[in-house]
Amino acid sequence: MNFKAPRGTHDIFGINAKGMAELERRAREIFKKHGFEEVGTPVFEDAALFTRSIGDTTDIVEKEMYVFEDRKGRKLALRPEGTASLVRAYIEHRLDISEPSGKFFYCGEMFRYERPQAGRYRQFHQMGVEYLGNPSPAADAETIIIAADILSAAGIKDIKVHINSLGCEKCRPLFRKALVEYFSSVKDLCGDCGKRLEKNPLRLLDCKVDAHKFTNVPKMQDHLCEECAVNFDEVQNLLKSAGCDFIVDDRLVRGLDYYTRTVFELKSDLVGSQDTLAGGGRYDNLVKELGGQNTPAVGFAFGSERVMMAAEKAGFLNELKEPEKIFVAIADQELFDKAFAFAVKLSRGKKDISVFGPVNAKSLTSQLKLADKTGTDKTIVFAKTEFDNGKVLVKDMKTKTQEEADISDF
RNA sequence: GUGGUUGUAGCUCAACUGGUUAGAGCGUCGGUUUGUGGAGCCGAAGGCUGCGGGUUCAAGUCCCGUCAGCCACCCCA
Repeated sequence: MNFKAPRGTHDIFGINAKGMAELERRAREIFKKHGFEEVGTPVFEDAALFTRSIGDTTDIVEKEMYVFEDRKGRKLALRPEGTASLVRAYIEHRLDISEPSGKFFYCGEMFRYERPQAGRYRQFHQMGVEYLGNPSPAADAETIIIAADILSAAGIKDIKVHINSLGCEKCRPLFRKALVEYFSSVKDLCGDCGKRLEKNPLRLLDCKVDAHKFTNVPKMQDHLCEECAVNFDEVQNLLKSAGCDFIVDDRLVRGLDYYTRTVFELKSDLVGSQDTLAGGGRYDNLVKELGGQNTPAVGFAFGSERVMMAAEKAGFLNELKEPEKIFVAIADQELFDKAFAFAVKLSRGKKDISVFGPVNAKSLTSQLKLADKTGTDKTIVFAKTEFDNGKVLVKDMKTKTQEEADISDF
């Protein structure tokens, strides 16, 4: 008991591992139904990739990244999110040419040095999509709908979809200026807000300490330029027409600098304070910022552990289907080889089956006990008398009934 | 990074105001006669009480530190 998993990490096994696998399976299915292709990227990247994309004054970059130097002095970072890597790969391999759909998804572990708490870990998993090259509000709407569908597929009801528009490079600075002017006039801002005022005034909208002091706060909606306003309306219309409920939340901002226009979060009250299960938005300038063509894009990611927390409360783990479990037992030790060959053949054959055994055990009793404890559906017993006639005993563990069957039938 | 709270067996928890060899349930293992499982009965193993220091005749219990879990802030998925 000397070693423990490092702070904020955890081992996953048993029912939880099955649940995660099933969640990933369902998410992949939905991604593919919308025409997204899977892309795998490295767990670590040039650290500068993240500082440039996420923003060098964001919390993620300033204090949450695992940065290290390798033996040749390269400055690397464990990825804190997936978008930057995917965009890098997109540019590096000219995926705009070889994968013209521009639809990609990824799945993997992310790392952030934070104080662990419910729904927040130092190593966690995200799955997400990036839809590159499509400036249409339809891409925004489709992305949001996919996110909602996945949470729904995990059995989570009552998801609240919050959306907002952060405007573009033309109108956002004006809004920002209006905010700074407004907040500068508010007295006794809390310490955090003082910092936010300089770094990211948008964040003040979200302050829980000072919120009551803010009245008639400037709204982004009132500062959107014509194009952004039309765009945001269209996103809403498309969501409505697709039957996706949402809330326009003018206090919704995001912690990564690359977002433009539409941003969104999907929240659930089934979990604790870390209630954002999925989040994303449009990032029309990022590809160019990282050295690619001018490419509009939109994407989102969900945190697998968070989604699992909510899904578990919704009964997701209770509905998992297991393959039929077969246990191969021997009543006579001399039949071990025959039983072994039989078990191998069984597992190579019929699909959706889980074969266990044979096992070197003293008694048939102990084998049956083991079969029982491992949740076996059927135990196939190799016994000399029957085996000599080409038969085995098939025992249904649930009904406690047993019958003979020809070995050749399997 | 800040605050609160908790660390005793694989799990869930006991141990009065500090006081003998730290207990129970569940689980595990073995047995209950050798070719038939979930119950019952009998028995066994399993703990440097997170770690380190201090106070005391005596520390699981009090104090300090540290590490870790949980919860919240912050931030985000």
